[in-house]
Amino acid sequence: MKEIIENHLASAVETYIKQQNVSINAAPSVEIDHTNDPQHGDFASNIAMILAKPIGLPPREIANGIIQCLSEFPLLDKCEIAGPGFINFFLTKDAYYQIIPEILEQAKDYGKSESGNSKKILLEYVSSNPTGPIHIGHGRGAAYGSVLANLLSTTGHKVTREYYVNDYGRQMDILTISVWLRYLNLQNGHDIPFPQNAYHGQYISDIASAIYNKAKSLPQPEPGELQSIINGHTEEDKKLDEIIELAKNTLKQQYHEVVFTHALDDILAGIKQDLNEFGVGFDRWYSERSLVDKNLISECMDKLESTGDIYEKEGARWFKSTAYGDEKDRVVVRENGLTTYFASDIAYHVDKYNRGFDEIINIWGADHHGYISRVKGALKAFGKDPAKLKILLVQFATLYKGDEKLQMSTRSGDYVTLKQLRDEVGNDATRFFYVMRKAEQHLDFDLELAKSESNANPVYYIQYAHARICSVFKQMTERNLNFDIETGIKSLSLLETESELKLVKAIARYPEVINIAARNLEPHQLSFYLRELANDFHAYYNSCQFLVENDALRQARFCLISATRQVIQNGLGILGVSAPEEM
RNA sequence: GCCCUGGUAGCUCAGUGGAUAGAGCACCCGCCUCCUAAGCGGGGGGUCGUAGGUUCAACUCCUACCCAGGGCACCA
Repeated sequence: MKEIIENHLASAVETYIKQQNVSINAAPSVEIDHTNDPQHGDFASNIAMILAKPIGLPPREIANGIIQCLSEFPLLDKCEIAGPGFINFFLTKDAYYQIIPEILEQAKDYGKSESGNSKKILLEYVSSNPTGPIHIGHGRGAAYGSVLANLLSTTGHKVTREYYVNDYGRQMDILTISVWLRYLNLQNGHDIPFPQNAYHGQYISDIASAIYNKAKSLPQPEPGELQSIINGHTEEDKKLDEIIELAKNTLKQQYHEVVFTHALDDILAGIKQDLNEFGVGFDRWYSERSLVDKNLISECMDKLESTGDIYEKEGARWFKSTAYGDEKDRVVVRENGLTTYFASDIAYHVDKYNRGFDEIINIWGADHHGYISRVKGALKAFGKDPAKLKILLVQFATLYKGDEKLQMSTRSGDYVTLKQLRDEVGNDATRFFYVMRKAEQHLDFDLELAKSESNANPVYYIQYAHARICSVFKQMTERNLNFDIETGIKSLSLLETESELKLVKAIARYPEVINIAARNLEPHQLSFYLRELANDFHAYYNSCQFLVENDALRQARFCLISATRQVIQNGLGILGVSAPEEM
């Protein structure tokens, strides 16, 4: 509809300009917009105001001239000049009611489009370290990414969802010793010293007991060895380094591997299950270790060495990222010979590019923003186009319990897990809450409020609209009436109350909302839309009775609410929120 | 100091350069002999952080400044 009007308007503008006999350098793009106020019609164009200057006439006069040139076409009721020179288009009711049979016929496909042109997109999200369970801080990225994936698929993109598993490096060593030290408690029958910066969560002890139940006699350090390490340093990181050494020397590779693998597998399985239950899925779990095993990191480093992008300083190897727009150079190989996380990230991103995607999207926590320029810099060094990589920063969710701000730290074991949150407020409310506001906005998640007032959450408001429609259908069956779509569609012109018109306009807008939300990568647009749609329905519900005697009118109304139900289902489906039949 | 993100109603937040800046919560007033009141209708409430600039038109774009949160590792 929008395009039809735009085309008519464009040709009218063309005719008008010829009539005026003026030459305009750049032909202005003729566009129309939805209006916010029904008094301004359904669509409005600002073209007259844009032309005012080049033509040299008052906007209202130009608007009038354009309207004279506009050919009539069906479904257009009238157009008016308003305000400073807007041209407002008013559609006939039939123009809107046309959408109802379309929705009923397309059903689940209503709102889908091919605007993505099968573009291949790699979407990486969550990627939290496998050193502990998913907590509330990760939940937002999870919900946001999964809705984004749905939005992009719905609009005709080919999306690959990926989770980057940091199963390599120092953090894994710390995880391993954390488990090992807890294991030693069980072996010795009493608590042994535990460094402050190791992982403190209960799950560490649980993994340790699981290992202990299978193998009770892993090698032990000499008595007092641990204590002397812990007493020997004031710096926490030095303590960890020495314990890591001790663990490797004591357990040897064979048993070290046992503890490590057990810990990683256990935690990763938990993460997968958690996300799965939360409705967050992945097509691929990409292991950082696999980069090492396939020598991709060293290949990348060699390449950078050969192009002279790496130099030595203070015993370490540095990538010259300042040459590619970063504010300082970055270490890729440490003095101790180990590669840094950044080195892995270079290899990972180069591999992403080599896998042939049209667009690569990373969803990162806001604390990672400092990495953007160095990763893009590295890609430039490899001759890759950094514009293909879009990095979306999701601001952290700060958790409050009443007025008290809760800290989120995997190390200290001081956090609320995603599972706890889901158990308390439910999957639907949790998902909806996370994507309710735009990603760049800080999110204050008040646990008390979410728990105590979960009924005030808009998700229930939307679900309630769906449940009400289902309930009405149930009542219809109980009264031995049936839903006759054909009669209903023939009778749509009987729908003429204000609330009906408002509702049909709302459901007609849905495909456009999906497109905008996908294009701007803004799931919250859909949340807001669904709330408005539910409002329009509830208003309708209160102002009109659906189960009326008049068969034609009843069937028409059922067509409208059936279409509405479909749109709510489709929209909630994209958000990953259920559409219950009763509440 | 540098970088990122916010600053819009009492609170939490929407707002593709357009017309009188909008929701929810909270507050006040109405609405169930009728399809679920987890609902509907009405009302009060605003110098859109501040100051300039661009534009026919700025909450929206640009610059500077103020305030808040986050980030600036041979950690991941």
